[in-house]
Amino acid sequence: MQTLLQFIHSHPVGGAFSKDAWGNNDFLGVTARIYKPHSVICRQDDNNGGIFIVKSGWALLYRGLLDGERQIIDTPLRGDIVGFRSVDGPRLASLASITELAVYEISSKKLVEAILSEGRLGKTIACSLARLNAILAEHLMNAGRRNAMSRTAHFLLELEERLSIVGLSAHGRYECPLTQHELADILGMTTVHLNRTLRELRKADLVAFKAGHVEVINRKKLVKTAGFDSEYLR
Amino acid sequence: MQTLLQFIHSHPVGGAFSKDAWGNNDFLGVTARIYKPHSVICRQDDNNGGIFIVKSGWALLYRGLLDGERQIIDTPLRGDIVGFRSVDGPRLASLASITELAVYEISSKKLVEAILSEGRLGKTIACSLARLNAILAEHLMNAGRRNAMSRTAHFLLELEERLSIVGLSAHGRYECPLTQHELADILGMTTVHLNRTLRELRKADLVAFKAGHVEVINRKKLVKTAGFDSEYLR
DNA sequence: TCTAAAAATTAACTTATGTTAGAGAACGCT
DNA sequence: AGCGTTCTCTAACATAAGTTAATTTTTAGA
Repeated sequence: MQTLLQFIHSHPVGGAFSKDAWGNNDFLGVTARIYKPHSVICRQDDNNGGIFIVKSGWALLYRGLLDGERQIIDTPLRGDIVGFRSVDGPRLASLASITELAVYEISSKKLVEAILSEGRLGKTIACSLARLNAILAEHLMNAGRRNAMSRTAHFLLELEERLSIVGLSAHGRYECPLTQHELADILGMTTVHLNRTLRELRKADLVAFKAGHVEVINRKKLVKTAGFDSEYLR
Repeated sequence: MQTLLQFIHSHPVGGAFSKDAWGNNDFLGVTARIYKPHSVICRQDDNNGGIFIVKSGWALLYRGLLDGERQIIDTPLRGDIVGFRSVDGPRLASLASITELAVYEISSKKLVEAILSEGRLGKTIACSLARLNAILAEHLMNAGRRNAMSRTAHFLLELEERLSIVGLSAHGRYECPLTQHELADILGMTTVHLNRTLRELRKADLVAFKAGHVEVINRKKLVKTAGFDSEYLR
């Protein structure tokens, strides 16, 4: 079983962790826990503090509205930190697996103690949160100021970049297990409209999203319609 | 002139800082700088690293699109941290003052050094970023899954709560120097539609936004149409 | 106090996206 | 291999929000 420390040391994890970020102590001896596809790892409003670091697999972080709709906040990937809050209190979002998912789980209390005693850890967490901030800000741009076509194009390019940072994408191709319904919940639109939009993107020879597989066809045109600049993912 | 340390010690600053968060060293001896209303404090794509902490006044943090549109990412208020990035690189957003604005400015390099040597600072920054994360996630919900009416209602309630945390709102009333155009850029809609929406909110006796002044009229109904729960602002 | 500029407001019209409903395709289970 | 479920895809129609354009009100500066 690989420990958290070993994991951290063997991955650049989303650009946030560097090899020596966790100091010399084998961090809390935490080992990864495995979840089956489509299981709920934690629920919005639950009171069991603790953060997660994704080791492998795809997950969805989402918030539900009263009327049953939901907005997917993020798709945490290998190395991403989930669930850190500034205060004790109920969880703000739910986390569910899509594929089989391996996550390290750490209690808030232990994490905060570790941050207080080890400056490098605080820096690491802060950097990881700053990057998540940038991603959320970009999603906000997407939802607020881009139409369905560029919004979809933008997110598919973001996924490609994020996956390629952790070695899961190359040559404009990657596996993406999201359903169209889930993708629509990420992009803040209806399934029907997303389907229309994907069709247009395909017809225009920009990207194809078929059977869990994404292929960038004309990157230059795609980047242009998306208004995409990967700087925010560094 | 009040130093940063004195400021930190005298405010609960957005819920993120506690009185002893910065240790005993008078933090870098930084003093606040004052900007006139409607000045640009820093520009997207600029390469002058450094973070800002708002001391007083209203500001806008925004990102521009190629076509000249912009999305306002956040309205940093007293105590909020702006501009922290996980890596060196160009700024992702611009910061502009609305009112006269006082901000503490700290270079990234010095801040990182301080985080590394002082665990409490790392925790403080991480908590502040976690809170900003929660705010951005909620704005994403707004843009993606709420209609104009509840979106507007939600943001006006958020402002009230954030202002009241730093002592700038009470009894459902607060001063808000945002123009309708700026508010529209926050909410990801057009000025015209925002104006329509504000009229409806007024007609329905929920909130009034007139002449830089917001007044909550029927909180219960307003909270309900907004689907508002202040937990994320703690 | 006057004047020019900026902000708020409204109406008429257009369009992107949502809604409803259904058929075909793929998938997972026994 | 069969069968039910979950996806994908499409069309016809409805509506919330965008666009354009003009008027009134407020604000800031000379």
